[in-house]
Formats: sequence, structure tokens, C-alpha cells
Amino acid sequence: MYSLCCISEILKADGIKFQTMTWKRFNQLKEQNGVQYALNQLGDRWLNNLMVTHSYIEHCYQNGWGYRVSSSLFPILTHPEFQYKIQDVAQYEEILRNFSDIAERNAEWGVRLSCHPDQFNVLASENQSAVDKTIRELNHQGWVMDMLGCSKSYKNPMCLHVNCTKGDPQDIADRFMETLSTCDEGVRSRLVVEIEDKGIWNGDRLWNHFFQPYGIPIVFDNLHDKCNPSEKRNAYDISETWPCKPLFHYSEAMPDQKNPRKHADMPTDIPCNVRADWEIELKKKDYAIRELAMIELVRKSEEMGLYD
DNA sequence: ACCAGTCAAGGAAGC
DNA sequence: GCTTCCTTGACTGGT
Repeated sequence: MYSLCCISEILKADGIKFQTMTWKRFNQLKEQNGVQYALNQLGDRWLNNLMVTHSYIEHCYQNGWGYRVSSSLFPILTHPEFQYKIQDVAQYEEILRNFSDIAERNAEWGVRLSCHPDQFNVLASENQSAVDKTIRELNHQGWVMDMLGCSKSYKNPMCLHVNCTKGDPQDIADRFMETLSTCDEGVRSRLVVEIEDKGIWNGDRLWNHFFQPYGIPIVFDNLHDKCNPSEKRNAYDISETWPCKPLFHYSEAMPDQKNPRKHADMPTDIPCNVRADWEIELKKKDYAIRELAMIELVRKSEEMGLYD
């Protein structure tokens, strides 16, 4: 099964898209129009983003895809200097209703949901303030997954990079796990680690320092693995780290680009045949997934000799 | 209607 | 010890 990452290019063309607000902008609004006005603008955007998420999940259901929930649904909410809670906006009750609606609908649809907090969340950081921000952010994302009706298991994984390379790998992993143990159940039950496209965290090391000692499943990413290869563990081995169907990442390098890590718009190939769900990190999003399905169909037809 | 610059984050690399 | 890059899409303000 393929999975859509955060944005539907198809629905976006109809104006169904996320909104955001920067911290700087929030403070501008607060100074010019008062805090109630600023909070109201923010609440409108939070509510919009949740309704957009509802549409995207329904879209994925209709196409037979999974969906990666955006990590930017509630801009500013987890900013360290923001002193309000989600309950403080007038849209709070409606936000709760939308969460329940989605959870109820998806109980029938069964769209596999996941999330991927961004690269600035570093559980093993030696900078205490960065660790505190990370815990706050991960707990928030876990809460969003809870509210969307996700199971507290690797069926609805929260994928994270280690993003920390200095020193002994096992020390980093131990620090990572120590901090993880202080996070909410919604984080601990879902967190998986991803292969990185540079630095020490390839498949082999994640296996040795996260899977072996701690049983943490590993997210295979074909492009990262290509840029930062493992000697021992291939995609099939990595799939064995999961107690349920693995969720992997698929992308291709942007053609004619110096940086091999940049993601292409559209596919020219398909994921390998290891049994997994594949999140498609190609820039044209749902158009790219449809192209993958086409490529797959052509390959199958060729195998059956229909074009001979 | 369109475009260029802005914003947000932590880590790592290069000077 | 500083600067720059990495990443990304939406937003903002100017034309």
C-alpha cells in the first residue's frame, strides 16, 4: 500500500490547503489588534488545518492509500514562549468535534495514519533546552494521533531521526531512550527511528544500537540507504524489526541535480518488493502515487507477456 | 495576478 | 567562533 505524505496536490488545487502563522506574525497581530484578535486568527487556522486533514484522509480512503499527518497542524502551539493552551481559543469545542468526527469516520475507513516530527526534534541532544522543546513537541504530536483515533502501537508510527552524531553511538542511543522514557505513552508506544542520508545512522547502526538493545523498529528509506549504505542490513532485514506491517519511505533523487539527496517530483521506478507500506516522498505527492501505480501496472503486464 | 523575500528549528560542516 | 547550509510550503508585502 502506498501512503500520502501530508499534502494532496490534487485537493490543494481546489483550495483545500494548510495555513500557518509565524511567531513573529502572531506578535505583530497581538500588538496591532490585541491578544484576543491574534488568538482568534490562530484558532481559525488550527481549525482549518484539522478540516483539511479530514478531507485529505477521506481522499486517501477513496484511493486506498495511507496518510502521514502533517506536523504543522497547530502552528505556534508548541512554541516555547507561547503561554496559551488550545483550550484558550474560541474554536476549541469545534476543534474537538472535528477530531471526534475524523476518529469516528476513520474507524470505518481504516486509513493507516502516521506522523513524522521534523528534524529539529533531537531526543539525544546535549542541549537541555533542545531536549525540553523536543519532549513538548513529541507529546503534542502523540496527543494529535490519540485524538485522531490512532492506536498506541507501531501500526500508527511516529517516525523520528536521531539527528545526533557526536560521540559513541551507543551513548547517543542510550541518551535517546532515556529521554524517550519520560515522554507520554502516545509517544513511547509509537516511536520508530529512520535511516539517515548522511552521518552515522545507517541501517546497520540503527540495528545495532536501537533495534538490538531496545527493540525499536527501523524505518527503511531507499534513497537514504543509497546515499548512506549499510553493509549488513538490507530492506528485508529492516522489515523484520517490525512487529506489524512495516512503514517505509520511498523516493528518488532529483534528476540532473548535484545533490543526490534532493527528492524528485515524479517516479521512474517503484519500491522494492519487500512487504511494507510505502510513504511516497516525491514532490508531486498524489500525482506521483498514481504514476507509481501506472508503472506497476505496466511492469505486471510485461511480466505476463501482454506486450510481446 | 504575480513574485521575491521571509519564517522556523538544531546540527554539522567549512572557514 | 562565526557563517552558511539543510528543508519546506505558506505567508507577507511590494509591484
